[in-house]
Amino acid sequence: MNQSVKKVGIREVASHLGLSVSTVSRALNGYNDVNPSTRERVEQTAVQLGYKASYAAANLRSKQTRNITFMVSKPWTKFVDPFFLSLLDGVELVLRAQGYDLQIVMARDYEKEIETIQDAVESNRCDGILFGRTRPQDERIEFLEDRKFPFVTVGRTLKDEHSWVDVDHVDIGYRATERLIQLGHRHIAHLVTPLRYTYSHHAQQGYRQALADHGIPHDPALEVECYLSRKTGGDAARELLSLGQMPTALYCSNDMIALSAIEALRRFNIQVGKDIAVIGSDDMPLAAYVDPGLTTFRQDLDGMGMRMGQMMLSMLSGASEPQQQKVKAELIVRGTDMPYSRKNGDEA
Amino acid sequence: MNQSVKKVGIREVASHLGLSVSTVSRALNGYNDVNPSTRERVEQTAVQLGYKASYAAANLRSKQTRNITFMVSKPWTKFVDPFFLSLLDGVELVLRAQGYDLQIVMARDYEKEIETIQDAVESNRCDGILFGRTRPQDERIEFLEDRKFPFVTVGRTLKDEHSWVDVDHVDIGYRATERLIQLGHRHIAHLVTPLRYTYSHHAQQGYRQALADHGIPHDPALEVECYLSRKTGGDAARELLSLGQMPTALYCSNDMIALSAIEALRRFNIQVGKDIAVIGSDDMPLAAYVDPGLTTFRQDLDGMGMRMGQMMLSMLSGASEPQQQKVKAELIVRGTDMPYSRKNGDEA
DNA sequence: CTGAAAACCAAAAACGTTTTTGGTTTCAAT
DNA sequence: ATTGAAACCAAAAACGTTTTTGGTTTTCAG
Repeated sequence: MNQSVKKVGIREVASHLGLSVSTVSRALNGYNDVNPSTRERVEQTAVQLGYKASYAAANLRSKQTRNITFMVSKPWTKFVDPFFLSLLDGVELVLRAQGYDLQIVMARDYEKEIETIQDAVESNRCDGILFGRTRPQDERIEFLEDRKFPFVTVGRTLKDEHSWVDVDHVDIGYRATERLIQLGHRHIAHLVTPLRYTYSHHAQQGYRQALADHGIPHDPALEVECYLSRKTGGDAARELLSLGQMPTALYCSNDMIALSAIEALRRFNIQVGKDIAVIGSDDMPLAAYVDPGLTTFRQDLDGMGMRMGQMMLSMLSGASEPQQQKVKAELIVRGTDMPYSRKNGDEA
Repeated sequence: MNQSVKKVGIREVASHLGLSVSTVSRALNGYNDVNPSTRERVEQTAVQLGYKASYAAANLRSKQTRNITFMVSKPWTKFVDPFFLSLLDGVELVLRAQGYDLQIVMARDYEKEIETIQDAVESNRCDGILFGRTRPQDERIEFLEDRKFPFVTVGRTLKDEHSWVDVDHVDIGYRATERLIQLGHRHIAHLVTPLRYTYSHHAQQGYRQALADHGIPHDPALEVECYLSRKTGGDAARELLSLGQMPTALYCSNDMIALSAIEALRRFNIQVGKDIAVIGSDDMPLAAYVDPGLTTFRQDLDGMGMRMGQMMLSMLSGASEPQQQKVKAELIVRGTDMPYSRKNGDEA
């Protein structure tokens, strides 16, 4: 089946055709100073002989890996973050079409994130880097900008001079809060994702703006920062419960927090969708399955992934201007939000 | 901050110390014929100068990448298969501890699977390959065995002469079916995963054996092959519904199929857990959240991943004997299975 | 027919390591 | 003291490509 146990190199292809090594290389790599018929013959012979260029050798000489690394963070849930995984599909599609490979690496914790990126850059393992979980001040971005290494993030930083795609969390926060206001709620809590991430601040900003625009004073006690490890949505809900006046509605900047809060409230015999309204933010798969279904926002992750891939590609082909794209999410109304009724406020 | 814009190579480290390049290399790579104090100085200077070996150069010369590739399939659900992703955690932990990187690549479809593997092997991109979704006759395994390239699979083939880890699906099938029998059921359907995968046959084998052991004749009409794209568990349930005698219990060799069947049955006003019993097989996250919760089997994915990593490591260090490990799953009783009552059989 | 540009191609250098080869020093045993 | 082994180290080869350099042929306008 495989006629040669020995590895066939570019030399073999060249000598088999009576050509020089350099001509074979140029033919294979699409240079234009090679006769089309020659190129044809070379390509044919290459597949016939089963020649594949050595990745390492090509990389060493050309300093091109044709490889893009996506660093997924692995916090919170047991394994890799489903949110980022969903992006991958679009990214891979776009990259692959231009002959780039997508490689995924996991970072176990914060420490590893910067380390992983440094390592990838410094040992020349890829031509570009993709990652998320951006912070207002992000060490990783500083590092990459310093090295002039191509990267695209999902999420922004305080000074936004690099390429990114991002969901418009200000918009989500605003619309979620406004919707609850329009449903008659006045005591609306915000269970917010960790504030070290930029997008949490955006959500907060949208929430506060909506309150202000509707003349509702902002009560700091109603804004609770949640994690998924230490203080979960459930803990936050219990904390709110102990407040003098329990809020009648919850806006959560993350579905996992919403779900966890819902579960906790149920323990206290508070019926979500009846006694209290809840709106989430990122339509995770579970959101549709729970009963009642979680009202939340759907984000076009696939499209974002594709856009991310395109940005990377254009950077790689020399574009110098950073590209940025903010995408709006779509409200998915299910069963956890409902109009305010007198009864709610009196409860608890 | 970074004192040198120029890349610092092993040469610089050597000359900075007044040593030869080869000594620096050997010191850094842990050879034992270098004075401990020299090694110390070398390591110190290396980090001080910010030296990182070029991945490509090292790889080219040593033919070692210190890189393991895990190929995840991307079928069924919108994005990468959560089952495989769960394994990754354990794999990465073990590999990383020995200085290996884990790289993940996606294969969009069957065609891409073999292609991806060939490419990874032939262009020397990794030292070993990990993958799942094995079939009774598996082209990928033949290819890898032919090339004597290290690999570990999750799942078996017909001739089992390579290293693998696998959940004992025969056992799951047997126990699920026996449990339903002991609950009094006699008409037990099997909604089976695609038969092109080996594990589906194992599930089938367990199911049939349990029936036989309890003197229940096997009715081929009760065994329906399901996909998640074309014929889902929902379709299968509808098909069974049209049968003369509707089964009173469903054993599904995959939770997704079970969930889809449950949803379809609900549409027909058949109460799962009351009118019909359902048991799944792999405790996906959703299984605990639906109402009633799905009775299913929990698999120690983390442990399997670690075992997989260990096998790969031992192959890489020269072990020739294939290693194989079959792990039992744990029954998780929730709400979808219940005793047979006269009423069921008469319904529908 | 001539000369210059364009097209084509071969030889050799270069990429940055690791591995091989072989030589020198150190040290313990004779 | 002498010797052989072990420890240590330097120089150079090797890995398999791509890129550079420069030379030869072809083409085409004048």
